[in-house]
Amino acid sequence: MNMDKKNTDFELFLKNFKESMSKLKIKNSVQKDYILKVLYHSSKHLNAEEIAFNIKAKYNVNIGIVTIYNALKFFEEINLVKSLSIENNPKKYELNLFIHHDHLVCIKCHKIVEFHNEDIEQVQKDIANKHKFLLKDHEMTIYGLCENCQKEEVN
Amino acid sequence: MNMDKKNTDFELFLKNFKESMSKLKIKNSVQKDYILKVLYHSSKHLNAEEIAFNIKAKYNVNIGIVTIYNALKFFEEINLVKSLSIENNPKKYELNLFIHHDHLVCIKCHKIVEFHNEDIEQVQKDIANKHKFLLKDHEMTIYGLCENCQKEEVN
DNA sequence: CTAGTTGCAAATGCTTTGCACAGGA
DNA sequence: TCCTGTGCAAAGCATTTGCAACTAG
Repeated sequence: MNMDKKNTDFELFLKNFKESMSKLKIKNSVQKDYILKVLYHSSKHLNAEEIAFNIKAKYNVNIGIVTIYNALKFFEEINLVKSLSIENNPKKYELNLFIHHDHLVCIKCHKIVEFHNEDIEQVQKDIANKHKFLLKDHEMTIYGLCENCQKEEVN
Repeated sequence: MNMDKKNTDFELFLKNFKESMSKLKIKNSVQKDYILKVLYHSSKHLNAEEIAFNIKAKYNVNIGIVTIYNALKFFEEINLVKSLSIENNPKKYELNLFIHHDHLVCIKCHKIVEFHNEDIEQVQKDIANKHKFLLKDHEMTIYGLCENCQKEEVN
C-alpha cells in the first residue's frame, strides 16, 4: 500500500468516525483527529507520551498529555482502541480496526510482533463455556527472545 | 487435603527452600518465610499490600511493604513466584510450583479462575518457532463475565 | 565481623482529578 | 449561547530508591 492510498484511507476512516460522533452528539476535536491519525499511521504500539511526541514531531502540534489520556480512555470505551500492558511499562495503544490478534514480545528489546491464530480463538470459547463465563475478549502474550537478541545473548 | 497435611507440606517446602538458599549463600529471613507461607496457603492471587495484610492478620507480624516488594522481586527472579497484571490494578502474585496455567478473569468482580490447556501450550511453541523467537513463557488471559455476574447483569 | 536484608522516608513514574478556560455545535 | 473538551497544576497510587539500622551466617 503506498502512502497516498493510506492517507486517503485514513481520511475516509476519519470522516466516518466524525460522522458517527456527530450522530451520537459527541463533540469532535482536532486533538482527537491527530491522535487517531498517529495511531493509524504507526506501525508500532504507542504509549500516551509517544503519541504526544509523534504529533509534535510530525505535525508540530502540541497536545496536552491529559487530553491524550482522556481521548484514549474514550476510544477504549467505544472499542476503537485497544491497550496492552507489558510488565511495568506504560500502557501501549493501537487501533482496533482489524481482526483480533495477539502478541509476541521480546523480553530484551521489547519488540512486539502481532500474530493471529484460529486455534486460540476456538480454545478461548471452549474454556469460557466450560467455566460458564460469558466471553468478552482475550489476550495472549508470548514472551521470548527475538532473533536479533538471541544473537547478542551469545556474546 | 486437610490442614495438617498442608501445613506439613509447607514446612517441607520451606525447609527445602531454605536449604537451597543456604547452598547459594543467600541469607534467609523470617520475612521471606512469612511471605512464602501466605502465598502457599492462599487460594487466591495476592498483591503486595494483601500479602502484608494477611501476614498481620494471620500471624500478627508486621512486615514493611518495601520488604514485601523486595522479596517478591527476588522470588520472581528465581522463578518461584509469578505475577499477573490485570488492567491498572496492582500486580498479583502466586507461587509458581505447579504446572503452567492461564487465567480467566471476570471483568466485573475480578474473580480469577485458573485453567490449563495443552493446545495453548503447543500453539505457543509453533508461533514462537515461526517468528524465530526463543520461547520463554506465555500468558493467556480470557476476559468475560462469570456466572454470578451474568445473573446480576439482567437486573 | 561484615555483607546482605529490612524498612522508613522520600522519590519516581504513570495516570487521574479538579477546575478555569476555550471552542464546537 | 451552552455545554463539552482541553490542558495546566496538583493529587493519587503502585512501586522503587536512598540510606541508616539491623541481623544471619
